[in-house]
This record gives sequence, C-alpha cells and structure tokens, in this order.
Amino acid sequence: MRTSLKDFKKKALQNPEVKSEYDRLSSAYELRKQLIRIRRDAGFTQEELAELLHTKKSNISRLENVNSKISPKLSTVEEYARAVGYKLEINFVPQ
Amino acid sequence: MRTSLKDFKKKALQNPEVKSEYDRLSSAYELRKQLIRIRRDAGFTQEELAELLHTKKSNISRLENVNSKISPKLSTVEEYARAVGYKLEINFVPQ
DNA sequence: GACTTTGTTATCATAAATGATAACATTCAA
DNA sequence: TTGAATGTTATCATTTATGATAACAAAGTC
Repeated sequence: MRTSLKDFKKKALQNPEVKSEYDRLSSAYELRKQLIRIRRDAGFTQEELAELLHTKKSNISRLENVNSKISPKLSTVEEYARAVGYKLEINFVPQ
Repeated sequence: MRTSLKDFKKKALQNPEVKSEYDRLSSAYELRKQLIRIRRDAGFTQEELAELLHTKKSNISRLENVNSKISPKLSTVEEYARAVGYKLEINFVPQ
C-alpha cells in the first residue's frame, strides 16, 4: 500500500461513518477467510460441503466470497461450521 | 427437572438429529440472553435501542425473544451490539 | 388501584438471504 | 497444453428476516 493510500485510510477512519463501514467490511472479510480455512482444514471442496448442507456449490461460493454483499443468517454460518466439524462461539466484547 | 425428564433428554441427545436441534436452540437461547444483558448494561430500553437502530421496539423484542423462531442476520446482531457499545467476536472452535 | 413505562404478540408489506441452474473461469495434474 | 476438478458469477424463484403498526400484557410508581 502506498503512503498516499495509507494516509487516506487513516484520514477516512477519523470520519465515524467511514470507520464504521470499514469495521463492518473488515470483520465480514475475516469471517469469510475463516470459513474457507475451516472448510479446507476439514478437507472438503465447496461441492462436497454443498452436498452435506443439501445445497449447491454456487451458494457455498457466494457465502465464502469476500466480494459478496450479503450478510448471512447466523444459522447459515452455524450450519456451515457444524458440517465441517466446528461450532460457533459468539462473544460480545466492549467497544 | 424430574429424573424421568432428565432420562428422556439424555436419551434424546443420543439421536443425532435431536441433539443437533437441541444445540441450535441452546445457542440461540444463549445469544438472546446476551443481547438482553448487554442492552441492560448499557442502560437502554428496547424503545431507546430501537430508535438508535432506526427501527421499532417490537422488532427489538422479536430479536431478543427466546421463543422467536427467526435466525437473525449476522449484520443485525452486529449492529445491535455496536449500538450498545459492544462488538461481535466470532470464533470457530473444533467440534 | 389507576397510571406510566416497558416489553410482547400478531399481522402485513418489503427487503434480503438462500436455492437452483447454467455458463464461465481458474487451478492443477497427466 | 489438454482435460478434469474446483471455484465464480449471473439470474431467477422461493423462503425468511426485517420494518411498521396497533393492540395487548407485564412490571413498576404514585
């Protein structure tokens, strides 16, 4: 990342609305990376996982895709996690 | 809980489908309890929180209500948490 | 006990996630 | 570099969460 972009980001984050949006996108990004990671760790392809969840690989792709604008249901993430051998732990941390 | 009910529950949980459903309801229950807790800690009524989120108190009630059959969107829970001063932390734990 | 605040429930409209299909892109092995 | 496996994207139908309103219930205050 070039310095000018860093500066822009730093400046943008001082705007509460922009920061808010950034946080949201950031956590969504982390979530999807984690989804992919646990699926790979469990040794499943998207198609195999899709079958476990009685759905199609295109839907798995959409769920995992960082560019996706959807906010999945909690149950969707839970079922995904369970199918690959994980469970969801949700914590509310101050701030 | 009477012993007979305990026994029933123990037996039921040996049925994978039943256990699965139980887990799901259990975590949903915990989530809603936490939602209520963090809202109360922040000193908000449902109506006040509703206003912060540009919605209505009835919708907050539905979200918090244990008997609710809905599985909220991740973004809904995130926005709720943020509004009362918390952020969501999601972990995938094995098993 | 009446009054006010707070939370619940039912209902309907709207928005958005999910399911399914197909065509395409990418990756990887032979 | 060809072919198979894997992942992506677009689209449409369906399901479901969410928004809004209103009437009700419960809990606390005087």
